Amino acid sequence: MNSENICNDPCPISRSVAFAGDAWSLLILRDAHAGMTRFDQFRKSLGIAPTMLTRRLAALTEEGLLEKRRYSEHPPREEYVLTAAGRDFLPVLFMIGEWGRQHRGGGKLVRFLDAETGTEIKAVAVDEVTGARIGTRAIRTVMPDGGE
Amino acid sequence: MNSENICNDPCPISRSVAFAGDAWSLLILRDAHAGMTRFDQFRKSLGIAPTMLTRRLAALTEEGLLEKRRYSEHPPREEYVLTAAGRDFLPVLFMIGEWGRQHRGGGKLVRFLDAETGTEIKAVAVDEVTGARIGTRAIRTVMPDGGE
DNA sequence: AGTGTTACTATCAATTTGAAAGTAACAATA
DNA sequence: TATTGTTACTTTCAAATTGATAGTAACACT
Repeated sequence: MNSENICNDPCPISRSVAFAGDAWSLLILRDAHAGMTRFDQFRKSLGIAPTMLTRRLAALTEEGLLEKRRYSEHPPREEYVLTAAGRDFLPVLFMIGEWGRQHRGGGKLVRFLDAETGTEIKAVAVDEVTGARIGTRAIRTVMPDGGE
Repeated sequence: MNSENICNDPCPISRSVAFAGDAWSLLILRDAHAGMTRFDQFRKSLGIAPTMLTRRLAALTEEGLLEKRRYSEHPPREEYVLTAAGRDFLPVLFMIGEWGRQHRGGGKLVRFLDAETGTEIKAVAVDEVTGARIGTRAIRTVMPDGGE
C-alpha cells in the first residue's frame, strides 16, 4: 500500500490499518492474547512460514505492539510479549470475532466466557458518552482544520 | 494465506480475518459507511489502482458485504452499497479507529460526533451480558467438542 | 465532431509471499 | 562421545499478488 504518508492521514482508521490491515498480524495478536509468546508456538498455531513469521513479529515489535524479551541466556532465546498498545488491541479482536460469529458462524465455534460469571461474552461497541450502541444513531464526521 | 480451509477454523476471528484482513477492504468499507457508492469515488478517495479496486469490490461483493446495484440503464452503470452484513461491520471500524486515535493519534485527526447530542463518540467494547469492558476481566476460552 | 464522464480491462514490472531446506547454539539421551 | 532434539531463526528461490500506466466501451454534452 504505502505505509509512509499514511501516518499523516487524518483518519484514525487509516492509521491503524496501515499495519494491522494484514491477516497474519491480526492472528498473531490473537494468539498473543491467548498467551502465546514463542516463535514456534505461533508458527505451529498458525501454520505460517517461518520467513513470514519473522517479518511479522519484527513489524509488530517495531510498531510497538509486541516486545522482544530474552528469556534464556544459554542458549540465547527470545519471546514476544504484548505491550500496553498490544493489549489495547483486544477490543478490536473481539469485535472482529463478534462479526465472524454473526456472519460466518456456521459449524463449531470457539466461545469466550467471562471467567468470573461463566457466561458467554457478547461483545458490543457502544459510545461511552451517550451509551448508545455504535450503528444505531446518525454520525457526523468532522474534518480537522486545514492549517498546521 | 489460504482462504479455503479457514472457513472451517473454529475461531470466529479467523473467519473474519480471512477476508477483512486486508487493508484495502477495510478502507473501502470505511468509505462505504461514509456514504460512497461509486467506483471513482473509492478510487479517488483511496488513491488505489483501478485493477486493485475492481478486485476488492468484487471480493467484498462476493463475500456479501457489498451489493452491486445498477443505477442507470443508459449508459449501464453500477454502484456498490452496503448489505446488512456490511453495515454490521461498523463497530469493527470504530474500534480500529479508537485504537488508532489512542496509539497513533499525533497531529490532526478526523472526529466522529453523535448527530443527536453533538458530542464526540468514544467507542468502547463491552460485554453485553456482564456490562464489563472487554479487557478488564479474565477470559476463558472454550474449544468446541471435537465430534462432527 | 470533439470533449468529458464513468467504470472498467489489459499489460506488465516490481514487490510480497511462502515452501523447503539449512544453520547456530545449545540440552538431553544412548 | 555420538546422536538426536529443540528453538529460533536465515537463505534461496519460485509463485502469487500488487500497482502503475494506458487503453476501452458506452454513452452525454457542446
